[in-house]
Amino acid sequence: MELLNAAEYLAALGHESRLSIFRLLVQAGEEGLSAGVIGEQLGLAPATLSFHLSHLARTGLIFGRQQSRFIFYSVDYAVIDTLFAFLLEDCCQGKACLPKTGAVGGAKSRRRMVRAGAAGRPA
Amino acid sequence: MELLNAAEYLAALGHESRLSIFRLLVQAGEEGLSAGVIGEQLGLAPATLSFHLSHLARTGLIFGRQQSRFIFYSVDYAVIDTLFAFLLEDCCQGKACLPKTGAVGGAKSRRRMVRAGAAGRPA
DNA sequence: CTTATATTTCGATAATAATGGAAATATGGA
DNA sequence: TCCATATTTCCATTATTATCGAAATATAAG
Repeated sequence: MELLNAAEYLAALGHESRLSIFRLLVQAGEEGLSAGVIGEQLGLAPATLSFHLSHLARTGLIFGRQQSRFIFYSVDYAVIDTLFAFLLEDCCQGKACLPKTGAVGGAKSRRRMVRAGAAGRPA
Repeated sequence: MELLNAAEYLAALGHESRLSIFRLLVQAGEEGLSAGVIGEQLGLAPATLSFHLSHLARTGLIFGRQQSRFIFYSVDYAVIDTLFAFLLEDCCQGKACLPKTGAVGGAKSRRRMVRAGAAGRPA
């Protein structure tokens, strides 16, 4: 994954409506949801919804399949997986930085096992 | 994590320069990097760099600690961890959707074990 | 106290993104 | 064919974000 692709994915998700759409689709699974159902759930005007759906689809986070008069959108889980790995590539100098996700970014080197200084969070 | 917070984190990461900064800091670990070093690595004008650093810090993805004349920025790994979990909350209807990250979103219910239809990716 | 270095704030400008009404397109059913 | 439904495209408007020079602030060193 290239940096610019990753930034596009993140920017696509970094909007209230699109993130809501994405999460609905994550929960809907492979089957997906039709545009109409999504719009109904989120109360978005058709044009606005379509704008966000095509934004998400153009970047590659979701894809649609036509079925009769409806278009069912689903998330591409593989893209998310790759995105997560990219974000934490060579992370945390080999330490376990992510309790919930476990070993995520380990795709590459994990070099630079340097002793780190204090890093408490100030005001 | 609230939806709006998550959207802010993602929007913050959804910009070439900020994502570059974030990844530098991920790789730098707890010790972090000074603003100057970051700016040098990425070739950003001081004002631009500062704009992005405070954007990232304001949202909470990174934090700075002053040390002598320098300010060292580091990522807050816990926030990222929570963000990943939020993105995949109740994901994929119990299936293993994320090979690299393993069981990520499992914080909540994992209900709706519905049989899903085909979802091949069309043009 | 003066100078040098590190970083931020200010302010103006430029660029990009979001919104939604209205019209267009596509699909299926009567 | 004609109508209803689902979704998208077009277009204009509004809102938000990014950029960076110049000035301000902060910290340390001579």
